[in-house]
Amino acid sequence: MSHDDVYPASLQCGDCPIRHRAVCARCEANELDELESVKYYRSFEAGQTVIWSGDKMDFVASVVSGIATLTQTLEDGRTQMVGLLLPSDFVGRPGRDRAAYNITATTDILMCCFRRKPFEELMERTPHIAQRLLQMTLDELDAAREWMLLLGRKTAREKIASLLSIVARRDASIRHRRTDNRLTFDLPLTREAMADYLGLTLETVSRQISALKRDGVIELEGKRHVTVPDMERLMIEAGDDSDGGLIV
Amino acid sequence: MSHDDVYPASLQCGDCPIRHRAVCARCEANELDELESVKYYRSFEAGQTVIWSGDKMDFVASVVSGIATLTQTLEDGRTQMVGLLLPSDFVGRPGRDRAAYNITATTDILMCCFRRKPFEELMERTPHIAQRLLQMTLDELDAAREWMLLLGRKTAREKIASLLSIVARRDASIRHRRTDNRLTFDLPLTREAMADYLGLTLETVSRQISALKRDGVIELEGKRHVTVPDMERLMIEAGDDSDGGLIV
DNA sequence: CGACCGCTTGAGTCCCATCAAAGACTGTGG
DNA sequence: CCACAGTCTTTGATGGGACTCAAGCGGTCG
Repeated sequence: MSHDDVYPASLQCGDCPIRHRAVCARCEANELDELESVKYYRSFEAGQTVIWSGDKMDFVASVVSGIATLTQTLEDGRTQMVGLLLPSDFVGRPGRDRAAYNITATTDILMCCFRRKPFEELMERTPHIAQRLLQMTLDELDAAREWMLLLGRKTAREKIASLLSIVARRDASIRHRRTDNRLTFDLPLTREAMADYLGLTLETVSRQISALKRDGVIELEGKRHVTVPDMERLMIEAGDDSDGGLIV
Repeated sequence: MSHDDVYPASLQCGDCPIRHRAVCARCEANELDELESVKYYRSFEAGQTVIWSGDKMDFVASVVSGIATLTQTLEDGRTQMVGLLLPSDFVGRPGRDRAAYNITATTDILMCCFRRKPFEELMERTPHIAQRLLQMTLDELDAAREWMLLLGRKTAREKIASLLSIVARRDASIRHRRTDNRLTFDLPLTREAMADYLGLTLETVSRQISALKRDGVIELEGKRHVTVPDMERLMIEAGDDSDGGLIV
């Protein structure tokens, strides 16, 4: 166990990189002050477990930087990822004192934590927080439902293509590199994590990636660096609605 | 097309069967009055489509009675159910003017509709509504994630057992018939709807139900009337965490 | 009665999981 | 420097679980 205690000396909410996307997005100056008084930072290294399902959890948090995963498991070890936590995503549930899922850091991550009780009280008094949280939860619900369609009805090849196109689009929307329809990005996940996300085995993931490469749908440089020569082609492989889903 | 216009003469919120569970659960008398002024009822017959994905939707609603389904489809017709709407469940999304899913009435249903714009304005002013909606949305998100585990990792037999145990428990919690661990209920879904829910084909659903019957896990009377002689046994077949999920 | 719908059951096929082995890369220690 | 272990990944061989295609049953409705 090395240091999961590299807390930033102090980060002002005003300077926070997720200030305008996280649960605090709508807060005004005085509301931020209140949040600031109950917040603290925690960081975790890639591979570390943030919390185990069922564990006591007396904080809620925002992911400031890095990537984490939300997973559920069956007794015999079968694992399904049920969410991917990206910067600005919210962790935990007000009113619930135990974690419902395993949270694992995929990369090094920094989280902005709020003690749960004070946060809940603050939420009662501050509609801006509840409103934003509602929005974010509705978005997550939509994402979960899109994923249900993928898990229930798509083939392995379509699943891989879907994941790649989602990562590609997210990446393109962050760095505004809209060079034609050619896109390049890094996969933030191992083959195993992809398998857990897609409801496949890692062997099948590997095979289907190889197949997409062989068929010219994607190009690979190393294991993780992907370029998509023709985004439209990839979308077709994903089997989604034609146009390409405007929803983030 | 027969009459989908059997509106109840008038139903006072105070007498509403879902008064204390729906989105209005936390509202006080004066808030109810406001809701009452923008509400109207619509009913649909079993089998009717309430709305198509992508259609304009200028209302949100609560299911008062009956059952409806939320489904998503791929271009080639593959269908996945992404939600089951039971009495008190909320339909639509504030701030979104088009339906994201197909909604179909499984039984005759009655919906309490609110014009969207006034509802949104009311929500801004009425934290009680937003708070309740947040709770309900978080519950739905949990349900969706549990379903992701089922879709991604469970076998056909486990999927069927899971569905049966969910319906059984819900039914038992409504009518307080806790006779030992023997339970009896009706399936509200056709084999095809079950298949769409579980990410299976209707043939596989039928075969697995037959198998569970043959193995004595369930007993069948007709096609829809199920009795579970030993609830614990069913839970084991479902592959879930041992104890049996206290979460409603 | 015949048509239709929901459901069951059978036969054959295929996609993906499983089991197994080996390649690519990294870091560690002799 | 290289040997070695460990992790991540690829690829092959095999089998099985669920899908597909197809036929038939029982009930309801026109």
